[in-house]
Amino acid sequence: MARKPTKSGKIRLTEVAKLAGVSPITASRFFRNPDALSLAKRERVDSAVKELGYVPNLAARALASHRTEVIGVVIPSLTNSVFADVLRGIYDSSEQSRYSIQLTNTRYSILQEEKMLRLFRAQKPAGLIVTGINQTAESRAILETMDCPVAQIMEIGDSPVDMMIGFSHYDASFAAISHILEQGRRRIGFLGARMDPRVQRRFDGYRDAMKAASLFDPNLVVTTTVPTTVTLGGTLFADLIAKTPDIDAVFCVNDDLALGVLFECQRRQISVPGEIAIVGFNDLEFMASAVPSLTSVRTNRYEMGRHAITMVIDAIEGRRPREPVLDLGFQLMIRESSTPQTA
Amino acid sequence: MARKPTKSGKIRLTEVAKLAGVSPITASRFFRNPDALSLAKRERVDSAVKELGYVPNLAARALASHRTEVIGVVIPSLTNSVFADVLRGIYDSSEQSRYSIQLTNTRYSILQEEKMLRLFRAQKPAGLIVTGINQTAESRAILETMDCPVAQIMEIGDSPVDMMIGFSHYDASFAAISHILEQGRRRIGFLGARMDPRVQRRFDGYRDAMKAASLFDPNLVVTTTVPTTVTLGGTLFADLIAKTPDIDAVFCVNDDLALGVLFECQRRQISVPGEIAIVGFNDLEFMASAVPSLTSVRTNRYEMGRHAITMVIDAIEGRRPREPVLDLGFQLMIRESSTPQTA
DNA sequence: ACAATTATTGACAGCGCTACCATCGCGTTG
DNA sequence: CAACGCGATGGTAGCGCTGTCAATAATTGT
Repeated sequence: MARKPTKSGKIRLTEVAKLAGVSPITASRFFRNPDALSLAKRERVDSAVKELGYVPNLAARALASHRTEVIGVVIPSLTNSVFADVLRGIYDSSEQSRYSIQLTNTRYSILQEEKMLRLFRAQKPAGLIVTGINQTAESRAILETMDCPVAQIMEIGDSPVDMMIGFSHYDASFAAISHILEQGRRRIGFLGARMDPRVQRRFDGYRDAMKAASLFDPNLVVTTTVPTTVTLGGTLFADLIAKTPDIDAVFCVNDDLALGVLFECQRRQISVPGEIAIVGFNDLEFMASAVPSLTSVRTNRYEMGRHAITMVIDAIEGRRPREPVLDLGFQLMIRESSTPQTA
Repeated sequence: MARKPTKSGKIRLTEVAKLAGVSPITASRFFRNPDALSLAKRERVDSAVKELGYVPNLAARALASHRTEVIGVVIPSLTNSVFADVLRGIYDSSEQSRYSIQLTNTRYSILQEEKMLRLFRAQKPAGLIVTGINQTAESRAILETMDCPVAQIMEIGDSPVDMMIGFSHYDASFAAISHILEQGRRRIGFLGARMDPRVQRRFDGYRDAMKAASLFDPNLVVTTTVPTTVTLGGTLFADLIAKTPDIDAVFCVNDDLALGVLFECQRRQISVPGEIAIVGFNDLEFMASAVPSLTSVRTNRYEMGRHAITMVIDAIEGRRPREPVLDLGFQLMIRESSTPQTA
């Protein structure tokens, strides 16, 4: 297919340049660094772009510049609504930028994560957002040699690869347990599912808070590696009271479990909070409308996504944050399920 | 930067070809059409690729071939867990393929959808998955001129752009109402939020089922364009009983609303199903564990995602489906909330 | 007023890959 | 035995854009 210099119909940068009466390279600069153009040319190119409806060819741009405008996002789960909120934050803020999001999920497998990171490295993303701080040594090495800004989200810890946006699951959990203890409860059960690293740290917070009050007892703990569901909450709770009938509170590592516990209590006609207090984690929307309303730890997931993508984009464009670690904190949302009955 | 023919460290297809003792073009064919190679060369190239750890440059490939290996996915919401399930199906099946997913959400704005489609068209995706069948005329035109396979998902209807994978919201809703009517309920309320096209069709099913029984009454209907939440379910229900105190059942366009109604009933000590039956839509996981367990319409969301991506990939590779419209149906999950009390 | 400096602009070459067509070798046929 | 067909392979020439650096125009200091 011998191609004429101007294949009719095809709008390339050359066509734009021709119409604007500038060289192609000047037209190119219009997109990459408009400030370098004189006002006159900038306007001429601008109107030429609009008149021709020019759309840049991203593949050609990537090939020539050795850069892409893709920001990779690695999350463990698409089902967990916690990540849905984070993603919403990421997408909302990325849409007004030139960058596009490449999303992958690892299904909580660190090997899958490693594979994904390797894939990303080969494609030279402009930036990367990964979940958590517990990468394998190999994954960590990949992240460190990836010459682009990297944000670790969902939690904070020592030695960030680059930037870190999250909160302390340990502190949040510790605070929740402290609250329950303040209510005079002593036999506080722990219900955990999935038991990924962040859930582990919530357990650590629980354990230490209980130990500090000299109330820790392994019989209060029921966990499983099975993924979380509401139904599972009921099942784990059944296991717990079978093992330890004298509990007076239950701390659940997430709200789905907490809802399942509430339902199971209703089924067994156990009064909440009369006999048993329930506290969840994440503060999903339904927690406030449950009957009784359920206490939870609010985490700022949408903001986490927003901040992560914003910081990554800023870093890509040379505006490195003064402080690479951003702690978004948490709020204990105290509701009926963990306080004295008002009625 | 005068570049030596073999810039050390950089593994290009040329390097692979050299090691394998073939021409670059033959190495290229190894990826695109391995069957065209003799067995001997195929093996030589294969081992060279592995030895060098060659990773293809996708930008160069896209530029030279005028094709990409990106499948665009356009959904209205990231928060709605219905789409989370669909996406999981899409991602799960795309991972073993060569294609990568480019996800965008429109936040239920048809203008945003139009914008996204325009963007996709410019980038020549290998395939496209869009939500629903109610595109604007402009969007529809874009889809029709996009020379790649297109799948419309979530519902089915007449005149597919190309392929269609979903189910009839109208039928599902009609079936749910028929079930409630069979239980002897007569004053069935309708609670709707968001009121996107698919919810509209659920309303149509409700209305027609009620009219067929000569029981339709506008006072039974409460809707809002506000996005769905559990809390909203309670609010809408409160509006409904204020307006129409004699209702004996509530049909909710989704499960979050249904859960909110259940909570509100508990709060007001209205017996479910004794005084009021509740039926939801989607059959999210928690519906089965609620107390009482909640009747819902199960939709095959994960399968919808899987089928959509599989059909699109097949179509890209020339294996067009015999039947472009796939109805995945629904199942009415009848539970305590809409049946006579057993106790 | 003239050199020195800075803001704009352009020419050239090439990013890594693949489409197209030519070529080669082999078995088959009249 | 020449001609033919076909599968396997290679050569050439870009895909549309941008990095580098040189060239030019505008601005400033002494």
